[in-house]
Amino acid sequence: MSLRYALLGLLAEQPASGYDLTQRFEQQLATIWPAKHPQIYGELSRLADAGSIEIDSEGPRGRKVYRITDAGRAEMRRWLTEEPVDHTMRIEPILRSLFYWLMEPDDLERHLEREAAYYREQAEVFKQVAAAKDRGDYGDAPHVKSMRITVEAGIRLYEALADWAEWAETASSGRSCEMPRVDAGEPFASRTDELLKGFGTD
Amino acid sequence: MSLRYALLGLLAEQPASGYDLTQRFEQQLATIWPAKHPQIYGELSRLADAGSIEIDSEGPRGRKVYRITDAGRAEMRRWLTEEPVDHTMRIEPILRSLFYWLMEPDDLERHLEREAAYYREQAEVFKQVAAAKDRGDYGDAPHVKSMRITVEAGIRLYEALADWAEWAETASSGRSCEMPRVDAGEPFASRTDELLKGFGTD
DNA sequence: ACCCAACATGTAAGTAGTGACATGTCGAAC
DNA sequence: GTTCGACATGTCACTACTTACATGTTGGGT
Repeated sequence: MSLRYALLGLLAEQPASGYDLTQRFEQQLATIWPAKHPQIYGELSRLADAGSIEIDSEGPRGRKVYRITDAGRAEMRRWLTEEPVDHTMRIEPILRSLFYWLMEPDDLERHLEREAAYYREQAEVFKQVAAAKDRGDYGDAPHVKSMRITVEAGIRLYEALADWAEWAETASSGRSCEMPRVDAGEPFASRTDELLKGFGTD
Repeated sequence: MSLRYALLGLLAEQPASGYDLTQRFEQQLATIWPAKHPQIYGELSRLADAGSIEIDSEGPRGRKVYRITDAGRAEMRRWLTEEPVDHTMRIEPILRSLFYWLMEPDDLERHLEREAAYYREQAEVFKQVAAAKDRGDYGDAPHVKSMRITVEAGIRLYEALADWAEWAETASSGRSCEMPRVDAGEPFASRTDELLKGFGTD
């Protein structure tokens, strides 16, 4: 469902063709919300059927440029303000970490080094973009400001993952496994306790 | 595909039924890798067909306890060491941030407050679990150490998102939009430049 | 004796997303 | 004038995942 609104949102910036949008997903959104052309073209057809977007113009090679309609803009705003946020997160490398105990120490160390390097590089890419935006390279249109916020999320997320992978390296290498103590602070009531139960081994 | 290995990994710890595994996914893994019972039962059947797991014992109400086989353990190790990590990340709230410029300032502020609160609470839950593990509540079996690493990822990730949401609040509220400058450091070569291109507005 | 919540396993229909295939066009370089 | 890479749109089959439906058991409380 989210892709539908991603397309609607991008078309709220400016008209674009399926090809244009595919490029943008490949180049800018690959790490945020990957999408390939078959899904994009399909979703565009459905958005057009629903009247949320319409053909703006047609070009060579069957190129079809879409633009958002008033109904589409309204639908987008409805989604943003009324539709509950989906906090689902599936990060395979984190799932993998549950099973680190099954790996040979050498394999694990190699794995964690690569992971840290990957995350660090991604963070660096986002930082470069942020710096460019802060320099004003992209102007100060409203959607550029929003993108600056999105990019900040990328920086912080990948930085956090890189730090985590590096921490895990030292945490795993010392076989006497000295974990830095976490300060638990005030124990929580109700909700947290509920979420907590069953977090044991069995 | 990942669920398959998640189940295999959990069964490497100890035998369990589909029901047991469903409980564990609901209670411990809901935020890491959500999975519902229909998918779990289906995957277990396929794992059994493939010989990666086998029936350990049967209980009342048709309960079937599975255990991992040697072939299954080998397959799990192969996945961990040889299969390339899938870094795909789809975080809807971050996608949404691209379109913050379409929201009314009041709606946006409410949204960001809720997001920050949600992430902060999740981080707190993970911290509680980490503290319990550090106290030694769950023993020091190898898989408990791994889980401690996984939990650390949860803490850092949700903490980062909470900080981000709070930062975004102040960044959006000041309508003169004073973004903290990002220090770009040394500009990158090749790979980063490639990833960077097209990160503009159009 | 009965009821009900928790236990326990499944099927079926549908959505979201991927990878491979298919097709054709235009512009620029050689 | 031809070749080739980028442009441009689509279908099809498949995997992953979700929601709703379906069914039956067992143990504990009243």
